[in-house]
Amino acid sequence: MEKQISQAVIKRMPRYYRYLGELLDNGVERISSNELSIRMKVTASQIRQDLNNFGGFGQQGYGYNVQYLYEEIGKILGLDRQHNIIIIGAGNLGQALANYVKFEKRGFVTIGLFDVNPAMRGLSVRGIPIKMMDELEDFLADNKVDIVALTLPKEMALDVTDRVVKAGIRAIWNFAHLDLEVPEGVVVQNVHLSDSLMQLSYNIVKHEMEQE
Amino acid sequence: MEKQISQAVIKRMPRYYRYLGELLDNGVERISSNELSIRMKVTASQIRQDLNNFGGFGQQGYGYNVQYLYEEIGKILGLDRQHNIIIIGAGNLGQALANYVKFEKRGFVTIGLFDVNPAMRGLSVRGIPIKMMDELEDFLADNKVDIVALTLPKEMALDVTDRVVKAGIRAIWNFAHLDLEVPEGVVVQNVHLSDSLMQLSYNIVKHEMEQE
DNA sequence: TAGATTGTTAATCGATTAACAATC
DNA sequence: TAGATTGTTAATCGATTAACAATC
Repeated sequence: MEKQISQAVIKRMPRYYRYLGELLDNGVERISSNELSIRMKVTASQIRQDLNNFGGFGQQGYGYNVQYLYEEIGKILGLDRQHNIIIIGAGNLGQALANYVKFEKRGFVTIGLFDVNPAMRGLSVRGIPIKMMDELEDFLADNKVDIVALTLPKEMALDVTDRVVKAGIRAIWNFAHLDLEVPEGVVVQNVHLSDSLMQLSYNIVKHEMEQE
Repeated sequence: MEKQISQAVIKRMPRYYRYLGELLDNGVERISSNELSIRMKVTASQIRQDLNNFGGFGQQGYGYNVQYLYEEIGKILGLDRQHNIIIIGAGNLGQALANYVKFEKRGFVTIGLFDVNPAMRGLSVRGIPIKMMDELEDFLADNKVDIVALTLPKEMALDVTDRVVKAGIRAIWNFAHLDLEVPEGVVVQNVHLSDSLMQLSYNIVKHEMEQE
C-alpha cells in the first residue's frame, strides 16, 4: 500500500494550484520553491516536502516548470476528469453553487437540482431543472452522479444521506450543520459556515484583547 | 501576555459547542469527557486538553455540566455579544448568507447588503435593502460594522478590501477565491469553496484507487 | 469512604523546518 | 565548470495521546 498522505498536505494543494494558475496566466515559465514560498508566505521547505509526497516535479538548479507543475497538481486533485454533481436543496446556497460557472472549468458539472418545495417544480437554474425529491432515486439510477452536495436544512440531511448512500453515492459535499454518519468508503467533505464564522468571531475578540 | 492558543484548537471549539447544544436540547445535564469523546469520535484526552486551554470547566468525579460548559464555550467564541455584518456582493451566495436566520441566534446580525449591479438598486433581502457601492463609506461611518463578508467576484475583492480596511474594518469573512492582503491587526477568515471541492475530489480519486 | 473523572504532566507521534548532498 | 536549486535526511517543534495524582 502507498504511504498515506495527510489531509494537512491535501488541504494545501488547491492553494498551490491557484498560485501556479496565476503564474501561468502571467506568463511565468519557471519558479523556484524559494520564490513561490515568498509569494505564498510559507516556507520553501514545506513546498518541496509537500510536492515530493507525489513525486519529483522539479529540476535541480532550475526549479519547477509552472505549466507542468500546474497540470500535475491538477491530476493529483482529480481535475483531469469530469465530476457530475447533484445539488439537493435549491435554496439560495444551492442556487449559488449551481450558478458558480467556474466549477465547470475544473470539471465539476452540476447535472441536477432537487428540492422538497412543490412551488419550485418546473423552475430551473442556469438551464438545470429543479426536480422533486421523489424523483431522486430514478435520477441516480439513470445518471452517473459522482458528488452529492447537501444544501438543505439539517433536519432533512440524515434522511437524504441515507437515500443517496443506498443508491450508491460515495462522495458528499455537506453544507448542513451536522456531522453525517456514513458507511466506510463514503467520503464526506464538510463546509460548516457557522463554524467558520465562530472561528472568525473568536479571533476578533482575541485581537481586541491584545490591543488593550 | 497570555499563552497563544493554536488555531487547531479554536477550529474544534464550534464543534464542541454544537454537540453541547444538542445535549442541552435533549435535556442532558452532565457529561464526561469520555462519553462526549465517544459521541464526537475524538479522544477524551483531546477534549480535556482543549477545554483546559481556557480554564477548568469540569469537576472531578462528576464531569462537565452541559449548560455551563455550553455557555462558557459560547463566551470563548464571542457569542455573548452582537456582531454586525455587512455583505458585499448580493448574488446568490450573499443572499444565502443574508437569509440564514440561524446566524442571528448566535449574535451575527446582517445590517447591510451591497452590490455593484444597478439593477439591484431598491431591492431588499429579508427586509435588508441592497445598497450601491458608492454608499459604502457613508454606511460604515454611520453604523457599527464588525464583520464584512465578501461574496463578490475576486476581481473586485482587493479593491473593496482596501476600502473597508481604510474605513476601519478589522474582520473580513472572505468567500472570494484569492488571498487578501491586509495590514496587521485585521483578521481574515477564508471560505474557499473550490478548495473544499478539490479536496473532496482528491479523496474520491484516492478512495477509488484503494478499491482496486 | 470508594468510585469516578478531572486537570495536568509526561510520552509519543506527526508535521514543519533546517541542512546539505545530489545533480541539473 | 560554477551556481542554483532540488530531493531527501536529520533536527526541531508542536500537537495529540497516555498516564496518573488530585479531588470531588
